Amino acid sequence: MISEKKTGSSKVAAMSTASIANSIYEELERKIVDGDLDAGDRINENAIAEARGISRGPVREACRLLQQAGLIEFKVNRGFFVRVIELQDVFEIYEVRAALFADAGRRLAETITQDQIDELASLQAQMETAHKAGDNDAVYLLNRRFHELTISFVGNQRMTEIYKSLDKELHIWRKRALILDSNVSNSIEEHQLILDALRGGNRTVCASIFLEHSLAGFHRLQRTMPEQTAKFRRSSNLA
Amino acid sequence: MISEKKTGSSKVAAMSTASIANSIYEELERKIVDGDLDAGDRINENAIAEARGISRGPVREACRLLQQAGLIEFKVNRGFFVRVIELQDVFEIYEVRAALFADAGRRLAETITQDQIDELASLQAQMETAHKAGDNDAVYLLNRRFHELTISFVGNQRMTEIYKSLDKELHIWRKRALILDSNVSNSIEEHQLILDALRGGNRTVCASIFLEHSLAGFHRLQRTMPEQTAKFRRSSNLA
DNA sequence: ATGGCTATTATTGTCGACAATTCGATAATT
DNA sequence: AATTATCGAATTGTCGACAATAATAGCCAT
Repeated sequence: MISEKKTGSSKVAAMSTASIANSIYEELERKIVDGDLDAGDRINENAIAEARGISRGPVREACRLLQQAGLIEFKVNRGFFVRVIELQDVFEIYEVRAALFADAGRRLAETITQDQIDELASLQAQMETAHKAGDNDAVYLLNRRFHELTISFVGNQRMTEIYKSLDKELHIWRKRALILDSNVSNSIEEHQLILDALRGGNRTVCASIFLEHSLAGFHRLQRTMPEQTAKFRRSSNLA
Repeated sequence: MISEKKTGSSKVAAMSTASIANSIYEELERKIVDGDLDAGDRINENAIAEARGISRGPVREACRLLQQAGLIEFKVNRGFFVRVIELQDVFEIYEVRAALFADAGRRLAETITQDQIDELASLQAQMETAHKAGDNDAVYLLNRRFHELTISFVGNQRMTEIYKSLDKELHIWRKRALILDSNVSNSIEEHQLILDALRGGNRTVCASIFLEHSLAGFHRLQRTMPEQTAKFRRSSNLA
């Protein structure tokens, strides 16, 4: 019997979540999020398959997952392309993200525990350290973690997932636009306000502080590129 | 030349969005949403492929789309299964949906046009008619359209999409749980409040009215099955 | 040169086949 | 009788091949 166990060629495992499609999915997602693949790039099924010694089937399945996740686009008879995130998309994402974050604030006002606040405060301290050390990349990462952790404390998994997926798209765009939010000191100050508001425990105050902070990044963006964002301003009351 | 133009075998069209995978996707989605496929059911790739005279490749691609859309689950070496929506999911979805709807209300307070209000009022009138005629199914459908149309008026496509996808899941569940919200008259009254609030144009008022209405369905649900929802109540401040 | 037409190549769309795994039923063992 | 082992059928996982379509390069006439 023994059967050689040679799924594919050099495939040892594909064990955990398994199925080649899933690992290809994760790999491509990472490449897109990290910027190894640029917006608009075509996904060459053959190249990916051959490079890994597998066939195109699993690659296409992975692409369908990425398609529905919104990271790539599909054009009949043309293939899959890394999605181009327009400024309009960024605008919309900021809006939805802000709505969710504000709601998180309102709920957390009455449900957050001392341990959770401490955890956030710890992240905040790390951010201050990183900021003083001038490590903007670290600050950027810690900032994202602060938001994610905050919203995760609401205990609504769906809300967290949606928030994360929106943030992922925003991250890709920031990377592309080379806007890694240099104005980090504001962000740190605002986080302090968030912590204070959470300690206060007032729903309305929290909601409003959270909303304000969530929009602050967008406001800075507007200041950075006023000509592009101008046309959107009238169509909304974000600013 | 001429080339016969006979993609596949008896394939006439699949022309518009084309690609068999896409049409299978739509077909399965409809079946799941309509309840032709029950939660927990296994998706038999062979059966689907054979019934349509195609191969399993496109079927699997369609399943990957449905998987990422959250309508079906994937288990390695076991296949795809129609997702089972637990009460916990329902609870979470209501929460997120309410957050989005409340935000929509806040924004619409200052941006909605007279034409848009008229459109909503027209739907509202149809609902009243259907209600008087005792056509609860029609009321249910009109109710969903009322909400979708409302949120679409914000002009944020992403927000609309997310809302719709959440509502879709909720719809499946309602169908399964046979809770088609018999208490429709409340809903109609609340819509009147929404229209009034929109005409008033006050952000805070709109946000609060929208939030309240969005939670009303959940409150009714809680009354219907208090024992199941009780355990969730403490973990949140939805009620 | 250059603009359009044709041949060539690259890539996607779909298929059918086979290996690997799981599921179900029957038989064997305690 | 209950549990386990075993075999066979059903189903999934992946592959390689070929047809259809799009992209590219070469050619010709102007």
